[in-house]
Amino acid sequence: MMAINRPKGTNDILPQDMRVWHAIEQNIRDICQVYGYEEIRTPIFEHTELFQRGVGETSDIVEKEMYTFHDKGNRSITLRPEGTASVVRAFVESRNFAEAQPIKYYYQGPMFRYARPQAGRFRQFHQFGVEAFGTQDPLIDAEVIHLCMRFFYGLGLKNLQLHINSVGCKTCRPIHKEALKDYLRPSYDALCETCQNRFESNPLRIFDCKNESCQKIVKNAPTITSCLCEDCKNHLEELEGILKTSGVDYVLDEHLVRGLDYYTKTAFEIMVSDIGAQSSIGGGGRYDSLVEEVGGPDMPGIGFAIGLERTIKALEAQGVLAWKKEKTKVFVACVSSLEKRDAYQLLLQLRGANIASEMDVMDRSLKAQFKYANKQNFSYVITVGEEEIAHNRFALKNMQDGTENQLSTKEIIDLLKEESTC
RNA sequence: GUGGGUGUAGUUCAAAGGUAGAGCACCAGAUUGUGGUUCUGGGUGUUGUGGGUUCGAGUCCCAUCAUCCACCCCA
Repeated sequence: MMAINRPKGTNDILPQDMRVWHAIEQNIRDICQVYGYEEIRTPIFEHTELFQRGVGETSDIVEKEMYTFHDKGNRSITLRPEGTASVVRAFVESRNFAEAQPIKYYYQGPMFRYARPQAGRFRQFHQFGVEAFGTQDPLIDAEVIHLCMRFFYGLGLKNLQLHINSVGCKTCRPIHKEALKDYLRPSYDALCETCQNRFESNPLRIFDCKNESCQKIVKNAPTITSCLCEDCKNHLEELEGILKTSGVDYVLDEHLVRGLDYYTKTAFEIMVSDIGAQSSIGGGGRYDSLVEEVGGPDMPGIGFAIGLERTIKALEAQGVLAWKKEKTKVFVACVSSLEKRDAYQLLLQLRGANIASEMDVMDRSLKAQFKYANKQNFSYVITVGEEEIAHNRFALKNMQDGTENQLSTKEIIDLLKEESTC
């Protein structure tokens, strides 16, 4: 029979990898609780229109990276390529915008984008993100950035680079767009093909282009930062002030432009080296008109998304594996198959007392059982033999220091219970 | 969507046209009922798949699939 393997760009998270994921998920819950963000879970597929409207028609995600299909009712459905649009939709649909503000959510789960996989890029990947609705106060921008950095530092990551910029708002963005186009127009022919297409639809993205000739042209172009309206300028300055007084290292990156169309004012991105060419590990920004575009009230919002696979890759590259410690577990070995039933009764009692325990099911020799227990990192081995059964006292061996004692079932349970709870 | 690299044992990798191998892992044993070290034994394989060249192909050629890396873009 031909073996079937996983679809391109997907990953199995195997039992041996699960520790890291659990640690990360726990870290997410802990931090979000401290910062007052509540979890929200939305479907992993939505009406295609949500992303077209929310993420934006001119973004690469919508243009060429969506997993879109028609269901049996002939509805156009898309596997979510990112989290914000869905969260905003749920926020609006549930009418939660009528609750006391600000309203702060976090989410975590798989996202889907159709692109060629490479180091740090997959077709199914996981993001952790937060969204805060209801206020334009730069303090909340700072809070979101703090939370984001705290997540990374909480895991033990180092060498992160935080880039910050403002991409303006409805008032100043069109002014900058015209100024930029005026500046670029004489050099239009020297732009690369994609940038020529961007010229009309989304000239801001030309700043992102890695093409040498485009970079040369754009080098002295008017940046959005230099064209900000009074409101946006103050907002950015205030945010910078808060970050400085709270000791957050950042770089003001006037060329930082985010790929999603909904961003306004604050945009930020976190980079880390050593995870391949895809050095962005998280990013986010403000989206003050997205809620309204999705059909809700005129309400500002800000959030970020972090790539969990990239986070794990960075953790591996930096050798951070602080959660290696295993919990106490016990192996019940029997001298011969004659004691199997008695051993199983003992196992039941241990498990009844919530002590993690297992026994041999491979009919292995006693020696082989010890070898196995050692290999699998069991902290204790209890030996069940003729003698033990007769006296109702079992040999409990500590696999760390090699000591062994004859104890009653009750003594064993009391001892192990204490150990497994600390 | 574009370009490049790589496919041999569970895994990491050898075999430069002539009988598919090694380390690690795994399994068993080294006289009484006890692990880690050591020693001995065991190869666990459709050389990704399908064609072609050749007396002979893991090796050369073509196709195909998978995977990795980079571009694009992003997390």
